[in-house]
Amino acid sequence: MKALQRRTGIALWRQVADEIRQTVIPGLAANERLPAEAELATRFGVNRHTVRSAIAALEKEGILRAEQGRGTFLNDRKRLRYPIGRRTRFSSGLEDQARTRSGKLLSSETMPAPPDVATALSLPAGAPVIQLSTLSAADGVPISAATSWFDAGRFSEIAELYAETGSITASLARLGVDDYTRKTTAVEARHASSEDLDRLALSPGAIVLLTRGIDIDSDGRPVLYGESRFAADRVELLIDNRAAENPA
Amino acid sequence: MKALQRRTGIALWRQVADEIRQTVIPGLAANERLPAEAELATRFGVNRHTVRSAIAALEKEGILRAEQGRGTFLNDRKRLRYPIGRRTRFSSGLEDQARTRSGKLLSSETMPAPPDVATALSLPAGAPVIQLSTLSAADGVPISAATSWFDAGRFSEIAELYAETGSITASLARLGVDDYTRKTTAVEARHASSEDLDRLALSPGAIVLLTRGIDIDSDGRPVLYGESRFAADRVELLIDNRAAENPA
DNA sequence: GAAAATTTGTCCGTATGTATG
DNA sequence: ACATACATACGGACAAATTTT
Repeated sequence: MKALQRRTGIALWRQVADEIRQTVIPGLAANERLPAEAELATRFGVNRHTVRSAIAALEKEGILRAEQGRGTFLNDRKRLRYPIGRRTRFSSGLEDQARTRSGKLLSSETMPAPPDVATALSLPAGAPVIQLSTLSAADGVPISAATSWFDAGRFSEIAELYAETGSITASLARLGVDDYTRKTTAVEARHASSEDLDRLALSPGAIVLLTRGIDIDSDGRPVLYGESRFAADRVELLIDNRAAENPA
Repeated sequence: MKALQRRTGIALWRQVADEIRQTVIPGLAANERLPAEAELATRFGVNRHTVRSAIAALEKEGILRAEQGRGTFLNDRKRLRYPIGRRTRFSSGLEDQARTRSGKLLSSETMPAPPDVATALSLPAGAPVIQLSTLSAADGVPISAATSWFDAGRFSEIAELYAETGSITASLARLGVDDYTRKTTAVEARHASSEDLDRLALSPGAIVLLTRGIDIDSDGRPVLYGESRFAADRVELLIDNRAAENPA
C-alpha cells in the first residue's frame, strides 16, 4: 500500500473515501460491517478524524451507514450494466435492472454541422444539423446526458418527436427508420465538468464515462452521431465482442 | 456555467484545472494561446491566484506551457487510440501510434481461483490458477496495468514465458495456443487507487479505465481472464461494433 | 525607438478548510 | 471539544517580459 499524498488538491479524507470504495468495499457482502474506524486509520496511515470525514461523505452518498455502538455497514446498491453493441439503445437492455426508464429533452438547436459531426454523418461541412441534448434516467436516478446530431434535412421533426416519446428509437421509427445499428463506439473517461455535475447530480471530482458513436440505418447511411456522458459510479459498460473485428 | 463548489474535498484550483481541460482546451489548436489568467478567473468566478495554481498543475503534467509576458500555450499531445475487439492485443493496434511498446512482469503467483475467476475460466471453484501482474508501456510511458489469470494446469509456464517475451500473445503461442479471441469486455471508470498512482505514475484524483475480459481459443475454451487498468488521460478505447450483437 | 498596454511572475497579508493529537 | 500546523483561497500591489501603439 502506497502512502496517500498531500498537497495535490484532493483532500486526504476524499482520497481515503475513494480507497474505501475500491479496496475495502469490494471485499464485503451487502450489509456487512466495515473494519473499525481506528483500524482503517492505521491501515491508511491517517488520523481517525480523517477516516470519519471519509465515512461521513460515503454515508451522504448512500453507500454506507454508521450506527452508534455497532459499527459502519455497507448498503446494498449495484451498478447498472449498460450493454454496448450493434443494438445499443437506452430503453432496451435495462428493462430487467430498473423499473422505470425515462428520457427528457433538455434542449434542441439547428446549427451548421461542426467538422467532426459533418464527417461522422457524411455531410458536407456546415450542412444544417439538429442538435439534441437529452437526459436519461433509470428509476428516477440520472444515468446519462447525451448530445446527438441529426441531418436537419432528413429528420427535421426529431426534436418534437423526442419530446413527445422520450425515446430516440421511437422517434426515428416515426420518421421511417425502422431499424438502426451502431457502427463504432469510442469510450473515454474524464472528470465531470460543472455541467455534468449539474445534469447528472454528481459531486465535484466525480467521473463520467464518455462514449461517442455513429448509428447507421439498414442501408448503411449514418442516422445520428452522439456523445453520451454516463455517471461512472452508476453504470458499467458491457461490450459484446462475439463477432466484432478490429479495424485495420 | 454552474458555479464551482467549495468544501467538497476537491480544491478549487483542481476543479478549475479540470474545467480548463474540458471546456477551454478542446476549442484550441496545438500551440494556440489560452485566454489570459485574469479572463479565466472572471469566467470561473475565482481569484487569479487560483487559476494560476490550476495552470501550474497542468504545466507540470506537460499539457500547458506559460511564458512570461506572452501568455500560456497549449502543448501538442494526443491520446492513444486503443482498439477493443475480437483481436484485442496490446502489442498490435498501437504500432502506428508509438515507436516502442513494452510489457513488464511485475509479479506472478499460483493460487486457488477466486469465485469470479473460476466462473470466467469455467474451472471448478478453488482450482489452481496463475495470476500475472503486468505493466504495459508505449514510448516509455506507462499505459496500462493488467492482472491476468490462467488455468495453472494448462499454462504452468506462462509467467516465465511472459517475463522472457513481454507479450501474452507470444507466450500463449509457445504453449500451443496459436490464436485466441475476446469474448466479452466490460468497461468501468474509477478514481485511481494508490496502487494505480504508483504503477501508472499518476497524480491523485486521476482516472483509470478498467476493462475486464475473457479470451477464448479457437475451440471456444477460456484461455485467460484479465483486468486492465488504463491511465484515462493517455488513452481512449475504440470499440468496433460492426458485427457485434447485444447479449439477450 | 519610446511609451502604453498586456500578460505572467512574485510578495505581502488575512480568512477558512484540512489534518493531527 | 480543544489546540496546533499546514494547505487553500482571496485581495491587492508591483515587478518582469513581451507585444502593440
